[in-house]
Amino acid sequence: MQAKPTILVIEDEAALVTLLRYNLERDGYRVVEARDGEEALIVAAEENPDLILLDWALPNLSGIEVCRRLRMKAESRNTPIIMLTARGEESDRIRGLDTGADDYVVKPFSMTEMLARIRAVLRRIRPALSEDVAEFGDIAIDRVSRRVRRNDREVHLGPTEYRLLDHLIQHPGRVFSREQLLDAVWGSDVYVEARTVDVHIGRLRKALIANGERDPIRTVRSAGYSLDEQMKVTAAG
Amino acid sequence: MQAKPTILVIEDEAALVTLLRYNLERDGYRVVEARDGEEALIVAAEENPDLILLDWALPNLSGIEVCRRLRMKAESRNTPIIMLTARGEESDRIRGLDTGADDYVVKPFSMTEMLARIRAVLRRIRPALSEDVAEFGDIAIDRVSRRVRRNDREVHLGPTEYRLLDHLIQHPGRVFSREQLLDAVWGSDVYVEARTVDVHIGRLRKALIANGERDPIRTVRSAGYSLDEQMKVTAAG
DNA sequence: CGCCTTTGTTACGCTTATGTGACAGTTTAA
DNA sequence: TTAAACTGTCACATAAGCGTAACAAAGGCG
Repeated sequence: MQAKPTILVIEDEAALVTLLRYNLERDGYRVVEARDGEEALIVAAEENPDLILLDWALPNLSGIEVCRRLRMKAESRNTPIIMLTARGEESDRIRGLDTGADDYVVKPFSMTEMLARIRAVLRRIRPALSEDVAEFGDIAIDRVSRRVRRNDREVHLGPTEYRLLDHLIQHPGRVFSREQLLDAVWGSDVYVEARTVDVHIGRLRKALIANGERDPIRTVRSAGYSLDEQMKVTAAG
Repeated sequence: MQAKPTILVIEDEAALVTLLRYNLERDGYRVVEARDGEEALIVAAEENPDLILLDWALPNLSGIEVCRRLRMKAESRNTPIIMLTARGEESDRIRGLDTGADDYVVKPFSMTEMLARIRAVLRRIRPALSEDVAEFGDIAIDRVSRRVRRNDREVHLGPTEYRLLDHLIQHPGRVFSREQLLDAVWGSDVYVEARTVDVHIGRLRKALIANGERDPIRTVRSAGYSLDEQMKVTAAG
């Protein structure tokens, strides 16, 4: 397990929050809370959680509204959301899924089910986060042995290229600006030229396509770089 | 347990079994097969595999049932299980994880990913702590007599080098930072320079490669050291 | 088609990380 | 008590990686 996934719990019922926090932390997650919609948006922006548990019935801003606004922001666009709905709110539930929630759980729920769904959603949306081995197409990165392989061929990367790939692979398909990459890979405190990112992307590319293999990195002109989801091709079945 | 890890493949699709066998054996594993649930339980008991690949959709006994029964037997209680599920069997997958599977792979899968996951799971579950004798490739360490041999040649190590090797060998392939090694080998209370680790790694190397043998220790720049799993494949016997 | 912007690539001086031998102090074994 | 073994640290050599600038190539736009 890498780092610790952060889960944002948006819920106004204190007892339920306590219960969730207890069980989530026991399962190895970091928990941050928000009591209403306004607070939720702020905390979401600050903490950039890996997953959001969102109660449907909220004071202040409705769950559906929070969901929609989260989806409008770039940094939380791909954050998985699990809704908590009361039994019978069928139509709301459907609207929720339309709005961009990834899953829902009906109250009252069993904690086992909740934990299982969280695991499942985290794995589905961002396999790279919860695993110590992440995979993108035919590229695999093993964070424990710090090895990168492509098609069973070992790929040697320098520390910076390694971190760069590690970061990109955690958000497959997402485009990062040079500034974002500097922030995430180099650290927000160091100062280096933005163009340095280009050079390292180049080095990463060179290492990954040592054979005639396809370039897995997509350049988005005047925006940045991302892993190219087109490339993902599976082999067996 | 060291020699070659044995993997039990429980799968009824012959073509997939062939593919898996080919790749697994190429990666240095021994493969045994079972075509259905009944057979699986028998073979599991006979071969006592180090890891089980379990197809979810099986004739005869369902995967979940096999999983549960394996978990009930003492000798297979701790054997890691990786499930193979078809896409969309979301709820089954969750049930599977609850039943005690350690990981799952969705079909169709890439062989690279599969191999990476197998390595990861084996590494996670297997740190051979309790064993009296641990082996890595052609290196053997006997914790009772506190002796180390390589290729039937006795290797003399000082106390620190011995503990260092002992620690590394418990997590083959895992990269440890100098700080982690100081913590684990020297103790979290003593203060020594991080560079001291380098010196002892050097001494350990020197002792282990007294002949023209290959260096079993991998330096991962800016990260630390690990036993080199690559070595096991090319040199083991 | 030319002009301007953005990105790719290379070379290179520089910094940092690692390998290694020496050494002085300390422990161990006989 | 003495010799041998071991330890941690330093200094120096070497290797690896880094960031930048400069130029080439590619893309966009009128």
